[in-house]
Parts: sequence; C-alpha cells; structure tokens
Amino acid sequence: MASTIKAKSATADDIAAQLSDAVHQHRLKPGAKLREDEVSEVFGVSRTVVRQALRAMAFEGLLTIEKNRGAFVAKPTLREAHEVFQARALLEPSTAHAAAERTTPADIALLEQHIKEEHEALDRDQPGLALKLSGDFHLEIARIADQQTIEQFLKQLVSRSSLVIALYWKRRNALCESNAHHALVDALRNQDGRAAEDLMKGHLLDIYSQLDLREYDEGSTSLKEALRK
Amino acid sequence: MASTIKAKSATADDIAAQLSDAVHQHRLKPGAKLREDEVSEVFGVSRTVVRQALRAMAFEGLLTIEKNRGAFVAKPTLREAHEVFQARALLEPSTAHAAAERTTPADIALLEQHIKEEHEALDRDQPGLALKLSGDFHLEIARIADQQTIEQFLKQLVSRSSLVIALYWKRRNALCESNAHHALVDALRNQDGRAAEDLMKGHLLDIYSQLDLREYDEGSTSLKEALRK
DNA sequence: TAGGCAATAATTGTATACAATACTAGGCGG
DNA sequence: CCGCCTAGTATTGTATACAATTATTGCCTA
Repeated sequence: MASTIKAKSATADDIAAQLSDAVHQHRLKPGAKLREDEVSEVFGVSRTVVRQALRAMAFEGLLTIEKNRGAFVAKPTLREAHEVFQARALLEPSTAHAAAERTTPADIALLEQHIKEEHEALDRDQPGLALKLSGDFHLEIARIADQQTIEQFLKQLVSRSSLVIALYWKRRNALCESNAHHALVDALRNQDGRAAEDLMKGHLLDIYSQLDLREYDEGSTSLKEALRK
Repeated sequence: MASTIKAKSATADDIAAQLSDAVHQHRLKPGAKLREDEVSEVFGVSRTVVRQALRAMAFEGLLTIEKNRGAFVAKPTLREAHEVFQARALLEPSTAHAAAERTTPADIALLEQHIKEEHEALDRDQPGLALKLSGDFHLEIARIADQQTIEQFLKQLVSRSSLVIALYWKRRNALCESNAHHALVDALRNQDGRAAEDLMKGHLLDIYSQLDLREYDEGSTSLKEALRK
C-alpha cells in the first residue's frame, strides 16, 4: 500500500480503481475535471487506456463525459440523489435478509474487521476513508448474500451515494452510522433475516433523512494532489 | 427504418444500439463472436469507435470481452439467469406500483400501441422483434414511474433476460404473456397501484417458472446476416 | 495415424499522429 | 468601458501504425 502508482503499465482497471477510490474518499470532488493528458502522464500510459478507464467510470455514474469537453466527477442532482436511495431501499433490505441466512463465522469476522478499520479511520481523522469503508460494508453484505448481479448494481449505487453525500450531507463530521452497522452484524450473526432486513431499511432511511438541499461550494482540485494517498 | 447502416460516421452509441438490437432479437446468438475488423467494416468506422461500442455493451452484460480473444455475445449461466429474475422481482413490482399512480392517458395509448405492435410482430412471424418489444414494454413502465436510475438497471436486466430466454426458454414459440401485459395496462389505466404491483409480480414469476436447464445448441451466426433487418 | 511442435496468419492491445472541437486572450468597434 | 469577433492554444475525437497475443496450418516424429 506504499505507492499509489504502479511502476509500469497500469491497466485500465487499475486506473479506474484508483480514480474511483479518490472519488469515493472525496479527494476528487464533484465537478473536478480529469484531463486525459494529465491522467495518462500520472499513470504512465497512453490516452487510449485512460479513455477506457474514464468511460468505465462514466458507466458507473462516477463521471460525466461531455462530448469534446472532457470527463468530470459527476454532480448528482437532487433528483438523482433521491432515486439512488430509493433504489437502495428496494435492493438492500431483502439482500440483507438473504445474507443473514447464509452468513458464516468467517463473514462475521470480516465485517467486524471492517467496522474496526472504519473506526480507526475516523480516529485518524480520515473521514473520506471511513466513508469508503462504510460503503464497502454494504457491498460485503451483498457478497455474503451471494447475489452478484445485485452486488454489481449496489456497487454503482454506493458509488453514487458517495457523491450524493459529498454534495448534500447536512453535517460533514458526524458519521453516526457505526451503531447501525454493529446492529446489522448482530442480526447476521444470529441469522435473523427479518431483523437484518428491518435494520437495513431503517439504516437507509436514516441516511436518506439526513440529506439536504444545500448547494455545493465549487473548489478546484488538483488531480496529482488527490491521488497522493 | 429502411437501412440499418448509416451512410457516414456512425457514432459508438449507434453501433451499440444496432448491435444490441441484433442481440435482443436473437439475430446474434449467445456465443457469437464480434470481430472488431468486421464490425468496423460494416459500419464504416475505425476500430477505435467499435471498441467503445463493444465495451459499453460488455458493461451492460450483453457481451463478454476476453482479453486478447475478443468480444462474444454473453452466455449467462443458469445462476446468472436466476439472479437476473430475482433482481427484476425486487425492482419491477414496486416500480409498476409507482407507475400506476403517475400514468397519463398518453402513456396508456403508448403502451397499447406497444402491445399492438408486439402482436403484429408475432403475426408476421418475427418472434425476435416481438420479444424485443415485450422487453421495451417493461422499460416503458419504469419510464412512466419516472425512475431513471431504476430504468437504467432494468435496461440491463431486460437485456440479459433476452439472453436468458435465448438459452433457457422451454418452448420457443409460445409467448403467452400478452395477456399479462394487457392486464397491466388495465391496472395502470385505473391507477390501481396495488393491482399493478401484484400483476407484475405474477408476470415475472410466470416467465421465471418457464426457464429450463436445456443446453444451448451452438450455431455460428454471420454478423452481416444478423444486421440485415 | 495421432500427437506435438514450429512457423505463419489472424486478431486484439497500445501508442501515436492527425482532425475536429472547444476554450482563451487580445484587439477592434461601439 | 463593455461587448463582440477573431486568431491562437489547448483538449478531445478518430484513424492508423505497430506490438503483443492467440489461433491455425503444416510438418515431423513416434
């Protein structure tokens, strides 16, 4: 985890993964432009590969590509924000239910490790990292449920949620959701599908209810700076 | 609708749309290879643009791209087949419910036109076209519900459903679902959300229950032939 | 004859060169 | 002083050339 940039020939997936991480952790903020030249220089590959990565990210909703203008970190509208959480509300509760019925002790250990890292990130004053880990927690549940298709959709939704939070979160500092995650792990450990489903529903409503109309304060972000983990 | 191929400079989206159509209508069958050279020749553009189109389709699950080997029409496993319909079961009923509460007379007219065209396609012995129209019907309901995010997911799921049907459908000829679509339109016309939700649930279960384990009979498909509408 | 190896052909992956478009700055006229 | 137009610059879009990989064919040997 030392160097962000691989010595030679990063693949399109690598680039997309690292850029996605930067977006998830809010090192690249909504509206930030990603110039192909700049990215290709940073990763030491040609624009051809960079364009593949950028298009893949655009497909996931992380970027918006405007013809002849370039790729920008997406700025979900308020409408999209609502839609994202409505979709999550449809998918995640029943997925949590299914997960509860398949959870193994190894899964529990993994989830608890996840929560622990999340807390450590908060303690170290890395809210971006904590947010990313929080999102991964939700993906992990889909993985436990053994639903690859839904997990794939959820990956997109969690990504967009990160953008939504960057734009519309009321209180920047307080991530009061760790308790919800703990409770979920308990339900999974007890293989209590009904409880997991309800907890997830409530958890999503919690987050959703904390969204706000406040307008985003534009600020330029340096790409190289953002990639410097 | 005369010529499939635009005279000059088809865009990547055009190519993806036409190829997707061919897949939806089973003119390109699961497993068929799409060589970049061939596609670029057919559409009169360079491989650069073709690759964009192919990658976009791969992202939707219509194609599988194997490194250094090429792009093939996807062959969903039985597991994926189940997952696709499980995901649809989560998304579509509540979407139909929402749609019922927003349906306008214009929407009803559009849906009825849709069903009519589907019947005509069947009468003209174009089951592929009928299947595509049937899929579009479901997407139209998501559009009426005014849920763009879910509509986007559903687009992928309907696409994959087409592949699943190509591989795992029990009886090739019988598309006995037109009644279900009629009933859905009735529920929408009456703005009866509950009925629409239940009908959609039953409709999806109907389709799902007709899936089969039968293995697919490999057959080569000419690209140029398939694109000849 | 069957199996494996080698050379060749075919195809995809990547980089680069060029074209088209959008942005920026400076000058000109009002 | 402001606005518009124009020329130049910067950036993205597309095509092409080359490299790397895979598939195929024919030959040789057991």
